Amino acid sequence: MLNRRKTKILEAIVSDYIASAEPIGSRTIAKRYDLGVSSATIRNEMSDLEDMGYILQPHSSSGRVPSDKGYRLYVDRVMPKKPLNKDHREYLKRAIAMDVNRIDQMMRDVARAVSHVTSYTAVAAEPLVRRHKIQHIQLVPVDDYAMAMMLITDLKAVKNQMVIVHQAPNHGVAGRMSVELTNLFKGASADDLCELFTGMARHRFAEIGFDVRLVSPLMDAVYAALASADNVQVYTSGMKNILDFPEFADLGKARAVVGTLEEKESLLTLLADNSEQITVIIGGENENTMLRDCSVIKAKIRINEHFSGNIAIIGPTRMDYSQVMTVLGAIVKNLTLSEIDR
Amino acid sequence: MLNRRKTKILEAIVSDYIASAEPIGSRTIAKRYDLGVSSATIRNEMSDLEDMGYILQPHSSSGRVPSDKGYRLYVDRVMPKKPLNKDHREYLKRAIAMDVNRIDQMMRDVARAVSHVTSYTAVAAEPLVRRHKIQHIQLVPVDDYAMAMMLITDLKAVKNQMVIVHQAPNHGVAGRMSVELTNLFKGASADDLCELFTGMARHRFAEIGFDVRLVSPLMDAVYAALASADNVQVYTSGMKNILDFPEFADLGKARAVVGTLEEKESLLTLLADNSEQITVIIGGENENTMLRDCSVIKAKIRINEHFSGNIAIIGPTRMDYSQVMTVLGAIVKNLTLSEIDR
DNA sequence: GTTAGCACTCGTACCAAGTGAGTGCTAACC
DNA sequence: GGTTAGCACTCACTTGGTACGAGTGCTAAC
Repeated sequence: MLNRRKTKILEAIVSDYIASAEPIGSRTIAKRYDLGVSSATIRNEMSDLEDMGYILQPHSSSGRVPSDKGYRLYVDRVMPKKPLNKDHREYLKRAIAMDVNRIDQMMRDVARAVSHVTSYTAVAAEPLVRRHKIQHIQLVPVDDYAMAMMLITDLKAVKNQMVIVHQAPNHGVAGRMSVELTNLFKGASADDLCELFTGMARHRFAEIGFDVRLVSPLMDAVYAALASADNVQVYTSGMKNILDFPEFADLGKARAVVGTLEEKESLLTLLADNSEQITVIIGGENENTMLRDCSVIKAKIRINEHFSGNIAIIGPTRMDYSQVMTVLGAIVKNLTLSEIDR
Repeated sequence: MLNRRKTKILEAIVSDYIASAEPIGSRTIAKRYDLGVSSATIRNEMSDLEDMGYILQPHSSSGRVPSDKGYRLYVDRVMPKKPLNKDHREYLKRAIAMDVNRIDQMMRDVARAVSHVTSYTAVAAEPLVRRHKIQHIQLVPVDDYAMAMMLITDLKAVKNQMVIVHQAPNHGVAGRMSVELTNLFKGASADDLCELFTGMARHRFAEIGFDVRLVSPLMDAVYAALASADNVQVYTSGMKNILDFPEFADLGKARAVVGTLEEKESLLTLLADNSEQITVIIGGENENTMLRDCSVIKAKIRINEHFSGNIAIIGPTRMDYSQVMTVLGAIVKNLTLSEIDR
């Protein structure tokens, strides 16, 4: 572990670099921070820090820049925790629709507000419903060959799915079918669905006199409603902010990031996270090579006792980790007015 | 109107500039196009074209570049129509899910495929359901204070809306309420909904003995399901392509475009278009000043006799109008395999 | 262990000259 | 009168050379 002075110097380099995007020299540190030693001493310490891999020199006569390892140490041990800025707290409170019944709107608002407050890019995804338990299934015939299925889960998520069949039943039959399906599937999750359920459904349909050929498309629809990625919304906000950072003046880099942020699949991979903690991924730690010049800070966000979505902030490696973690912390903890208030 | 030679020269300038992004000189035209005259003559003609405002000179000793007016003339009268490239036709055919029952997927696929084929940015929106007529309304209680409403229109669009009430009815009552609401509203569109309907509903609810206090939230929900912009999906694809064009190497310009493409509202404004024709908006003709350096080609796309969504292609002013119009033309005409085949 | 001093490095800004693509104009040509 | 060759001129861009300055590493003295 580093001694106190080296730690101070690393902190100075990281925080100055975050603010200025310019390599930091020994004299700058000597002047700006009151370490009680001369620039020459700081130079010696910096040389050590470089040997240890915490900082880098872009070229032999320039100042130092933090390495991924340096940022990592900074984030894990050195970084001071910032309190949540009062204006930001107010802004977040006002900007986020606190209507738990419009999860989609809420997630969109969260992404928007967080990207606005941090001036990075925010990505948020609705909660997955894979694990939710089926509470109610409702079928409504749409025309001769299609039924609309509405599926409600124990956690109040509502999903639609079109069911295409060779011959749709009439309203009355569809209604009774809804009751039967609800009885059969109530309490099951997408992960529970298997041949057993199909068999049960087929048996019951035959028993009552429903068309057994409907079972297979219905099962598929139930599964799709709960497990299809198409049924998950991902909200991105503040992509243009990326273009403000000098590190992305290189259009190739900007392209890589914008391309990644455009793909729902890569965003879902990025967001996937079950940790209860706020997770920080720094530069090269990203599995997605397109994000090698970015850092990602992500968290599971709890909306109420039932729902939790995911949010990630994406910015340059040189991002204000402390601020972002503070903002996410406030939101993660609990998305209620009173909690953001504290 | 321009004489034949001037037209040829304008065509040469525009098409060369589209291909190269470099100002075109008289000698280049003389060499590359067989006009049977020398570069000096072409110079004289170009001078005339500049006086007429069709071309511009970035600086006094450079070649010429088309002006917005020049592009306009090119698009309206000069441009040769390209046939749809065979590979592209195949690609479009394969890439677009032809499942009319998944409009959302289809619009997403259209945007993706078109942006891929053209290498510009594509934006597509689902059809609006404002004008659709209500065919069926289904209510399902979710908990004590909420019902999920599923609304199906005559054109088979399915919309969800949560209805928050002080006391939700049980399943049976919700079912009967669904029948009543369907009877009351069948055939009405969002634009028809007015006080009259509210009055009728209130009267009928009182008659049957339903809780009259539910009428107002129900009416709001019906309206929101049909008319809320929140219920329209907009798909953007190929934003990163924008960053490939040298005209957007200036990060300020790139930022303006990316920012606009991020905002659902501005995209909906951009897409709004009832013309049956393919519409071309060139550079400064854009009402949105953020898109002053872009051209937009948009069209209403017909999916089948019922549905039509909107699509727009956004690229630099120097875009390949002919190619894009050909591609859109193929899709606009009719989104069925057989039509794209032709 | 700390520091002052100094030589050295290297990116950047600046400048001047050269290059070349392109123009406009003029006078001659068909 | 339209066309063309020729020529002077413009201007962005490249190249190379110089100066600058921020910053370093090393050394010797404190």
